[in-house]
Amino acid sequence: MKNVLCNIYKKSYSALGPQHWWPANGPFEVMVGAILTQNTNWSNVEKAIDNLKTAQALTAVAINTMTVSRLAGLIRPAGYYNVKTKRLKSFVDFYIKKYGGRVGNLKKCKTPVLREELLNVHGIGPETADSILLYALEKPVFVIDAYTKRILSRHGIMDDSETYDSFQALFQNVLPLNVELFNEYHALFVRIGKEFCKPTPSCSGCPLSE
DNA sequence: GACCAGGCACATC
DNA sequence: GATGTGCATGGT
Repeated sequence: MKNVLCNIYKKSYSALGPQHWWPANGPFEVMVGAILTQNTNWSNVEKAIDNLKTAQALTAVAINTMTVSRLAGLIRPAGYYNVKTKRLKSFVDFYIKKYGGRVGNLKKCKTPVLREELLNVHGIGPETADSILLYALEKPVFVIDAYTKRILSRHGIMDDSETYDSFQALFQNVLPLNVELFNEYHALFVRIGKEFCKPTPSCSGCPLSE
């Protein structure tokens, strides 16, 4: 299995090169983006983040103190804005109360402990928690998403119906626990999923089918 | 107009 | 524990 996963990475990387993820500036912006991008195209998330920036509201304190209706209005382009308003509020409440709103305090925490805490925040599930851990806090956890599942299942490596944790274990049990590797690997999965491994199978031009 | 997009919580069986 | 449903905008 190690060779299979290594070959997928090598083929993807040599064909597409580094993806320079996460496409956001600074850890807090990454964490907000991780929530806003749930089941949503990134270009819509960018509009919402731009709105927050323009309103000088891309800080934990600003989001924490802002009214619900104002926040919802700003993040509207990201879709599900009522749901996501609640989720952002829950996250910053946790972030401020438990960690003083400081990224450094989050980083000091042991990864498995912090992951459990994040999962207990309303609106943060496994993918969002792991995106925060890897892309904002630089912890070596492998992020699984719809693209990852689709690519692996279409290549007969793992059944689509398997759980998030079993997909994650596949990578973490076999690959070195390396932040740069996990960062790049997941970013390449997203790129391949978007461009080649679409819901309606075509596979034409995909570096993995060469 | 249909389909899709870096999910998650909640209800129901 | 498995399965279904609501949430919503914007690009193709």
